[in-house]
Amino acid sequence: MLLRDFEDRPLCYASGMSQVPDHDAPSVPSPEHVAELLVRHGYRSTAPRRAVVADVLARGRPFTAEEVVANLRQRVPEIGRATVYRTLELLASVDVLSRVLRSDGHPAYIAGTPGHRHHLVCSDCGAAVAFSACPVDELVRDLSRDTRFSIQGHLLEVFGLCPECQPTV
Amino acid sequence: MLLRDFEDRPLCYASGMSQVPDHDAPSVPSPEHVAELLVRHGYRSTAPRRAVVADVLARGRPFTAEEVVANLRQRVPEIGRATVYRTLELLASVDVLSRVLRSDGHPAYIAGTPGHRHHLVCSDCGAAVAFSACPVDELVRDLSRDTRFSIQGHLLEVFGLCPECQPTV
DNA sequence: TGATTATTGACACGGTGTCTCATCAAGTGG
DNA sequence: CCACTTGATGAGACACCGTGTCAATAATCA
Repeated sequence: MLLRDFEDRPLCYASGMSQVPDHDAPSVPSPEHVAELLVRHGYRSTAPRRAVVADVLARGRPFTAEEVVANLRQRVPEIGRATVYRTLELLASVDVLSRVLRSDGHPAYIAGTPGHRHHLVCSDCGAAVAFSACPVDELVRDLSRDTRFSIQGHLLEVFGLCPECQPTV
Repeated sequence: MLLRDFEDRPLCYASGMSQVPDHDAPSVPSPEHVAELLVRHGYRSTAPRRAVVADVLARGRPFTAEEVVANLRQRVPEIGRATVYRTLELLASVDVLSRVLRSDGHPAYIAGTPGHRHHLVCSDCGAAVAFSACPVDELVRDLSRDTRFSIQGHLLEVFGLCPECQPTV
């Protein structure tokens, strides 16, 4: 696959921030919008890709590539595993998905959080809340000054238990 | 293996912070100190473990378990892969190592940064600088209040190019 | 020294992601 | 509308990673 304008970038790029947590309702784009987005980036809109997009946009919490494969195989048995992996990577490259890490360290994707976002993920049920307040910028300035590193990006995930999963006292 | 006082904790726990970046020189303990530490925790001091400890303490940058296996096999061919993995996990549990993530998302270990630390890792050569300034605490308070999540921990890594790896202008 | 038991090493296993390659089909221009 | 070009697909093999099992071994202690 050719991934245009996308090469080995770190998991997250610091590209802007807002000062207050905003816990946005995930702004999930429509399947048609995603299809058009792909075409605009020079990719083709194919049946397998549309199937992956449809599956993925319906999800409100982090999911793994294998989960998508398993779920998709039930309706589209002939779809290839590699295709799903490639499409997910593709969707991440155009900001329809973002990569997150579960608290067990396993990589996953989540839909509908374009831009610079981090996630608060429930380590029990997997429910996720996106937030764009990123407290790292000032730290990055200090580090950059003190270490002479040229900072490229950062990775921040917060883990906890959502209200539903907390043990009732 | 029995891992005492260590069960499935997230990659990083927020357990304290200092306000200023301190870029500590890594305080690498001696092999003897680590051996004693293990005994104090109720583990046995064995030849394979000492070999892993010796190998690991000599490293100044993040390394993967497989790297340790490969390197160790040259001098101690009979050492088992599982033993290395178990020993690394063990050393992380007693805070001799900490887990970090490379910018490609691959998990690794780094020696000599006990306590609550994060790392600035060069995405080219892998050189790492530890820092204990953790700007996440305030964010965690806000998130906790606004989302009613009970926050358990967080993961923060910063990536960049170290001075040696930056393209000379 | 002998008993106890943690630890080891070999191996197999499952999961994950990548790669290859022949085939297919989306988009293009004629 | 058709043929062509080339990106995309799917099947399968493959490598890698981390874990689990289990009999054999060795560290500790009485």
